[in-house]
Amino acid sequence: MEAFEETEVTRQRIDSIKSLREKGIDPYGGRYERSHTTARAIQLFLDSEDPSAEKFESPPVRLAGRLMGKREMGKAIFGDLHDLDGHVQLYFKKNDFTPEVFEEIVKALNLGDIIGVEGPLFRTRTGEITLHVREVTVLSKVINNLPPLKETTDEAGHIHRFFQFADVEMRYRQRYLDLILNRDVRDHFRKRSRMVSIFRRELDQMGYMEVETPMMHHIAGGAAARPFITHHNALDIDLYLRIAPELHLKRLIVGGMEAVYEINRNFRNEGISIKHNPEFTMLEAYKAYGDRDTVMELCEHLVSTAVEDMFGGHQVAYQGITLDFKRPWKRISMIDAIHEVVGIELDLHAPLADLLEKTRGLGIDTTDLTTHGKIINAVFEEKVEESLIQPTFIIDYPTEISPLARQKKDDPDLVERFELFIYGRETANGFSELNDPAEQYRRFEEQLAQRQGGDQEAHPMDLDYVNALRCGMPPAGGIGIGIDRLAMILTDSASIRDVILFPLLRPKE
RNA sequence: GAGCGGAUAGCUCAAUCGGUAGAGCAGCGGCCUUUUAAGCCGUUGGUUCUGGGUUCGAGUCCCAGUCCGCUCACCA
Repeated sequence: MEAFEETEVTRQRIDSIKSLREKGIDPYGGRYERSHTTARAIQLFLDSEDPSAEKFESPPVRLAGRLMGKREMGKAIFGDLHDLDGHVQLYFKKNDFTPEVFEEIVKALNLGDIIGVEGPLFRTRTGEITLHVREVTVLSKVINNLPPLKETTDEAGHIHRFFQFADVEMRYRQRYLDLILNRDVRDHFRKRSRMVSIFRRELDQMGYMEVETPMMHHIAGGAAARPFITHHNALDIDLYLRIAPELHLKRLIVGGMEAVYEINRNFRNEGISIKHNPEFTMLEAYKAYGDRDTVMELCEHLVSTAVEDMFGGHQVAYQGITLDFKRPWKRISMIDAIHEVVGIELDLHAPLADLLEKTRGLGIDTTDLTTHGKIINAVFEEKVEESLIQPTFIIDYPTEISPLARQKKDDPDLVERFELFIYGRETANGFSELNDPAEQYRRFEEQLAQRQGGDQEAHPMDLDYVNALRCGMPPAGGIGIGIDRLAMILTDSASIRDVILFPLLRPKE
């Protein structure tokens, strides 16, 4: 049986909880009706305050939250009550309570306790709006000794912390503590949620229908990545956690659902880094009768609307750089971007040897690169990507690295595809969907050959998907937007772990 | 997967050349009825990440391992 190792402090707390119970006080109180949040209570006070009055008091309010500061002054005690929106100072006066309540409840309050308080708001001598507590209800006593929260906010609104809960590992493992103690963390996740709800709102308004497709796949397709494998006992079959919802969403397009989207998790069995978590969230959207440009505009619309709604403008500060989302964003082909940044002109149709000759001296390992498309893509990824700081659409990708995309009419070696880069990171990807079943079958066969040649991430054959195309899929545009990556930008987070509530970590011990 | 760095009290961190593990905050007790990083007095709290080794003596030096961070690789 696993158990907690109690410290002196936790033992004391457990004992005091027991003695509260013995006195008929529930240390884990139930439902508590609040009249306001702390922020709204303060606003109410400011709205109704009569500055000419000698001593102004608001009508009583009922608030609930976590006690994060306690300053004992003998027969008076000050505290800080924190809730989701903000915090307010509490003032307890000994005379306001029976001696028992003051000793056993008020004085016995620990940092981190969750309480309900009722009373009028007033201003202290130093001008701070403060709740004069007339009634206190214990809602949850803490056992653990929470790290101290000591901070001030200056006039510009900057938080100055004197002690912090900063251990990165502990912050991720015990995110609840991180959320309690680091208010900006809570704010990040609120922003992320806001961004997602703006996307939903816009897509819904445009007539897209939100759907949910399987997370467990028989064939891990729709992207180039290694999957996680799991097992279903009753059917006794291995299944893959999906690496992308793409092929299922397009089956829905075949089925006549003309505009669909899904916001959900993908799982890729790859490395973990500042930009990668094994499970990450993707928005994918498909529009029948559209094409690459339809979804490129959708992408631009969604992201710039989120930026404008959240920041009131089109500029976002990210890691000390100003990102400008004013539309339209730059659009440039992959070949032209390489020319612009690296200064060499690559020709997709030149003999392979010529292409290799031109890329010599760039410091790119070309030993495993067997096709024009892979070479050009490697040059782009290694030499161009990191320079794409401002939002930029790269268009016209080599067909060889885009097995699900429709070829350009005037050049079958290129597809109608775009990727969005922000701060040198791929943030979205979209294309005109390939709806020719024979061509799709040929592409899968090509991928299969690459897989047999050792490319573990080459796309597997999916005959059922080809069969869907044989039933007729309208031309369509499809897009995937990396929600976590975008959330990083909009919250000025350096690491993807700062926008994922519970990032994957190795288990302790 | 590779390289570099880190792990000491509940939290943030010290600890000289290898010589008795400390401070602030939190906790506990006391004083203080408008404080606010409250203050003052007193006090509890340690498997120094784990396991070996060197040494009279290891938080410190050596070896192995665990976990985290950063960089690289793979990828979005």
